[in-house]
Amino acid sequence: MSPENTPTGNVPRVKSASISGAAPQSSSGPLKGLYLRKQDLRRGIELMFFAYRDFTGEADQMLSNLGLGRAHHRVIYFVGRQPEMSVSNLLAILKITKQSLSRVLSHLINTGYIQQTQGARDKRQRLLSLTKKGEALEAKLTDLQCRRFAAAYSARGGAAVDGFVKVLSSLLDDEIRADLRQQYPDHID
Amino acid sequence: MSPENTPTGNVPRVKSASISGAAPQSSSGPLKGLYLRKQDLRRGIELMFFAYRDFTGEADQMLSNLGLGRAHHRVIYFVGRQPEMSVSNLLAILKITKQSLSRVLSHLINTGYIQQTQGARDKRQRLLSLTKKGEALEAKLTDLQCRRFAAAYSARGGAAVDGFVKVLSSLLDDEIRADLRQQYPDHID
DNA sequence: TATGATTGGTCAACATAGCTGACATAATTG
DNA sequence: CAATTATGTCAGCTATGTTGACCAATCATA
Repeated sequence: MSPENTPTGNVPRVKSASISGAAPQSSSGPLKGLYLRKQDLRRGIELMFFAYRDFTGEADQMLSNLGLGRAHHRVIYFVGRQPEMSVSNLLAILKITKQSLSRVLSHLINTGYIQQTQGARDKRQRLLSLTKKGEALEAKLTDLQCRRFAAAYSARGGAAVDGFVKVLSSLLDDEIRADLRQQYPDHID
Repeated sequence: MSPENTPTGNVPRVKSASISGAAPQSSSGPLKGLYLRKQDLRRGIELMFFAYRDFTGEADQMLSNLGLGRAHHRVIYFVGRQPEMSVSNLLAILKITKQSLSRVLSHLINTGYIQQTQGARDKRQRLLSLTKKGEALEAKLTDLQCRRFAAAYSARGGAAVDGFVKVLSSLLDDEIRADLRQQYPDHID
């Protein structure tokens, strides 16, 4: 409401219909950083906030119908992505304490979404996998989110997807970026 | 760890060094959807998770040193973006209950980050603005996040930024997208 | 002007999902 | 055998969301 008072920052308030750095770029000025104006950076911040909320919203709804939350979703997602995952590996990905994980993981095991098997090489490990029930839920949740991404990707095309992935990668902490590059070489860059 | 077992899904596991739809695209096949493979969509899901966490991480740290949390940050950010914001407008942006907002907002007022003034046109409204103290904190927090975005944008260039913004916009719920387009015409598309 | 809607606030209770600290058991490793 | 590692557990705290009920001031209108 009230689009009249939107003080978007520092920069001389030209009409600015087109913003992207890929735009015309006709004459002079510091064109190299045309997408680095305060308002452009704030746009990034805001889009991340809103997009993340919407991106998780549908899945959150489905989960709450099952008495589960977003924390359960994360566990189901990453265990589904890499079956036989160890607890410590999962902790390293989620970056939460084992006490926090324990609560959701125990619940997922008790309700039959996840099963544990003892590690073969190292018998201390409890390797995690989805049960049939867990796989079914993971598929439903991931499909929901994939559909959203597929729609966005289709609407904007491969070049946009490429930029999206590049910028998101560069927003990561360096260590996380290195970890991801290590674990999933196709993922980054 | 163990990059050997990463079952990334459905699709024939070609070596797949380059992924983006902007890639060569030489001969036949359904090239239009080269960026729509299950693994590409999952990459989007995962990048959103990790990038959002890292994007908020630094600010969270600074906030916790002040006894504040991410909820306080959101209030400070959006009030800073649009001073004289009404409570109901803020509630519409944040999409939380007024009881939830009340807790953090009261705290921010009591600790001198935010001030309220009675609406001129409508005396029921309590228009919110940052105090000097609030402005200082908002600047520090926003600078932190802007620096991250500036680094990512610079590293990847204007075309990537353009794609990033486009895809994020398309990830939004339709209503949110319409709202943003209404409030901040320069923001979307 | 009286009535009903809107704006904002408050109290109470609850749920989820993080956290710290302390401690325990079993298996591996040196 | 001793130290380390992987995992689990108990207990309690915090932040941030939720519902439901209720209230006061103000505005808009029949």
